[in-house]
Amino acid sequence: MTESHYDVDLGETDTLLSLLAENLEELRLSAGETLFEQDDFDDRLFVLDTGELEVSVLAASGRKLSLNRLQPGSVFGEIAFFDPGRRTARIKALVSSRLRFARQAALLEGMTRNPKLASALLQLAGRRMRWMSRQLEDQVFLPPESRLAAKTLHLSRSDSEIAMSQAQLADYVGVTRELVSRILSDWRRAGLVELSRGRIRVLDRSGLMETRDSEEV
Amino acid sequence: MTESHYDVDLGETDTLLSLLAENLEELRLSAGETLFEQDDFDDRLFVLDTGELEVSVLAASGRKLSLNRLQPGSVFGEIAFFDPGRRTARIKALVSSRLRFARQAALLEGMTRNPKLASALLQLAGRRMRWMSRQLEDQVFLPPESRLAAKTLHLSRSDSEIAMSQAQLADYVGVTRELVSRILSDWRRAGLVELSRGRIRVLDRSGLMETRDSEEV
DNA sequence: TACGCTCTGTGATCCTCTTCACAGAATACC
DNA sequence: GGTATTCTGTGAAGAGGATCACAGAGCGTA
Repeated sequence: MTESHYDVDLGETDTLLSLLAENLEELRLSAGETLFEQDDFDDRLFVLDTGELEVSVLAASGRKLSLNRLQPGSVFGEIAFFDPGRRTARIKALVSSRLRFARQAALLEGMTRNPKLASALLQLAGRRMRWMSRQLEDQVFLPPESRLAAKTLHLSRSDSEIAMSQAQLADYVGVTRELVSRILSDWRRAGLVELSRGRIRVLDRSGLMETRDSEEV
Repeated sequence: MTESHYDVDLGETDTLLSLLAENLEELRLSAGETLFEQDDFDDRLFVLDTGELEVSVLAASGRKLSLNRLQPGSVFGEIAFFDPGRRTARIKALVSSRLRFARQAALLEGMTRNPKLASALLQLAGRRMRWMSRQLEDQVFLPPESRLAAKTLHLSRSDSEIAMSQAQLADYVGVTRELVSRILSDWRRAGLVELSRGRIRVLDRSGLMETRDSEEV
């Protein structure tokens, strides 16, 4: 199984961005600031220009599942934009970030003038659904070690070093901090990664891919 | 937590259907027939007119997760329609069924003529994403008994009797047949359901709702 | 430099679900 | 009607994570 099968590409948004451009307003977030909470009412569609954002969902119990880290160029917030209602996730700035956004009314109007915008948005929706579908499959079918391998590979796709505590990583995988620690220690002993406080350096990507694929339940 | 919070409504498709109507071709499936397999290439968008279909995803190991049973009026197949590529799930007819479908090219053309069609499709996408988001949350945050309660309530929403073996139900919840059997037996002893071979009759919906909500991890 | 906080590693125990096994009941089919 | 098949219920054993507990290491900061 190739890596691209796992990394659904949400980055080819140039066409979409140029189509959106005229409808966008600007916005800045400082590090740690929350853009919106799960269950907020808000129908804006966003584009991240600079910085990094975290997408997460929260259980009533307070438990948190981190879904993704958004990089510049990402378009997000489609669910409540396409189907007005509550937000299904929380978006929080990991660092100071600059974004732009469009309101629903503006875009509906833009779509009537330019049908290409509509089909670009539909394709965006299709890609996001593919990505969500894979998240669900992974969560159901992959054991914790494979999920951890998948997330580690994903998070290190642009840089072999991941700046994240093991506790944060555990929130991505949906397991306890202790289990992440044990698995990472095994990987360190196997020469797959190098560990230090708050950092994981990936040494052997293909080894991790094997780990990810070899243990399907 | 209300039940409607759980049952994302995908049924309000009258507007969409009337907009689609002119672009549709007909199709029939006999009981047990597969419309398409996961990973097939196919870019059609479907509407179910009569019958019942099962949506499921399969792991490489052969394990299966059932996602939904589609009822007449349901529109489905959006992912590969909006973002051409492989199917993310398998669709199989549970009984003899009649459906209609549109090809991507036909609809893109239809959208340029009628912008309302585009926004109806976007809303459909938004609703489907909401539904997927909830599936993922439930899978991660709810323990097996709560998930079973949620699925049982969902499957019995139009008829208090569910015609399904415990093994099939287990495929919906993502646990073993034995665990489903044990939980259902507990529920029977508590007066929540009535059990017979291949059937589950729900006696106490609010009791099941409590079960669903009371055990979040 | 000393103190305090956060992060990491790991043992021990508990708990839940899976796996395996099997028996009895219901249904389908000769 | 009798036999085979499928479904259900349940016990017993096993595995894999969660939880609890704690110690040491790294880092910020007073």
